[in-house]
Amino acid sequence: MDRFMTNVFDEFTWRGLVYDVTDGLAELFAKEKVTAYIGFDPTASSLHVGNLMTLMALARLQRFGHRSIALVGGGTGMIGDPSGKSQERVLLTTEQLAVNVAGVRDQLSRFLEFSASANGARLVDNFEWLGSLDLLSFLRDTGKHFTVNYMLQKESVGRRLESEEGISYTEFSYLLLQAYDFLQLSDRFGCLLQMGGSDQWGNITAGIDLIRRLRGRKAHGLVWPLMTTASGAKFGKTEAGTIWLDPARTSPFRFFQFWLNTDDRDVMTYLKSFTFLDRDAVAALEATTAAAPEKREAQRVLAREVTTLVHGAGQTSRAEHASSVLFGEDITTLSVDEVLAVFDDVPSTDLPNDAMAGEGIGMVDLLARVQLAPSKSEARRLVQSGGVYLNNRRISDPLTRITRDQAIGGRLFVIRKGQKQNHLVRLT
RNA sequence: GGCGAGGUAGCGAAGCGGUCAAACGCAGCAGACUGUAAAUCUGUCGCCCUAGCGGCUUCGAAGGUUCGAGUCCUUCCCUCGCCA
Repeated sequence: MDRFMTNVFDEFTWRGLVYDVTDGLAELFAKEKVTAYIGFDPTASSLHVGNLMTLMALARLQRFGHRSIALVGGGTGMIGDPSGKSQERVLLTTEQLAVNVAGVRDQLSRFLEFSASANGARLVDNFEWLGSLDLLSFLRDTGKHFTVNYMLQKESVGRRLESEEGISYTEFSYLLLQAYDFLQLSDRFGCLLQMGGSDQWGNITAGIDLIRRLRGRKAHGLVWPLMTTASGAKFGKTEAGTIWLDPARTSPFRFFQFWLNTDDRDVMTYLKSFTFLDRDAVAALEATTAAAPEKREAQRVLAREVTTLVHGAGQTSRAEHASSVLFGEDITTLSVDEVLAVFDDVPSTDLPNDAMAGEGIGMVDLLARVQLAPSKSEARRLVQSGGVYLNNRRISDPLTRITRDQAIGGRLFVIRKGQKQNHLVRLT
């Protein structure tokens, strides 16, 4: 494993995670164990795949023996970071914020190693010091060290100054709060490095400047490039919305599928960014992909690795099994129990037995009834365009009637809409 | 406050008295091709149903003219430019 042969900085560089970095960080890493932090915005009660890069960065540091601090922005979350935002944000209510902070804290503690070992990670909430910070002290002690000219030069602020809407004094102040966070972590834990996505560079350097002025210490920053997709879509979003880490929001199956569906052009980047696979493993997959892209071996490994990291090995093998069944085998050969297991994640509807009595139920009515289509009109359109499958067999005549004896084991139907949307119907 | 331009389906944008549920593009939803990829091509795309030369509700709002109005008139509301 090459972590014994190289250092974190080389590791980050190889993985393509160094977009911008302060001078001397590589030397610092070589010389001592560094304490580093990354902030998490509590904008929702769950983290999503967009935060994965950050989690991985902290974990990588830890693997190389450095110390990681995950900072939950319980205080800064009350203000809102203007970076990368073209519009003023609507403030979260304090109740919502509290819920989000709790949710994010909870997830962080599951993804990072917080044991009491020498380099166990630490989880802190900046509300701890920002909550009780009084305005006058802040303006005197921190504000005094920043000229407005300096703040106006920051890209996040500049872009908003150009815009019609402008920027509120509240968001304008965000920069100072994040700088203050860095100072606090530096004082409390000897933290000398802040990392983040490239949109954080301005905020990070503000902290570095503050620490230098106030403490005469040299702090560092490292940012990675913003994650992109080859097709131009926003990373971490699908038709169905954001891919969350919370299994209640995004099932392990859908999570697995998200990674499996990665574009060939993106997969190597993702492997480097979101897994711990070493150079040899990644190089091997690169060769495989070049030789036989249709096997999607790299995607498979990516999906397996990331899902295991987030949901564990058990969920991963279930998701993988479900995938192979759903996209391959003939489900009518499966037992009722197998079908139930595979479709565990899939939306389902219970229908009373007599719904299919006698003549049975029309395909169009069935689709509308289980809400796979919003109306009978839509259902009919779908069927006519060939997008509906019952137990893996296409139904293209809207007048088709479905009866109980077509059910798997006499009590299950799997309706598929398009290539990927499955729905389970249970007769009760 | 003055002058000018404009408000049409999720978005953008045609439309200039009947054949307008409204061209076209994007997004969406399906299909073909594939590798559960990309690109491309095809269909669909206001809403509903018993699917028919079917019904219903639309073109900023309200009134009016007309056999007939997205299209003409009046008033109002809103947006955007320029001037003050």
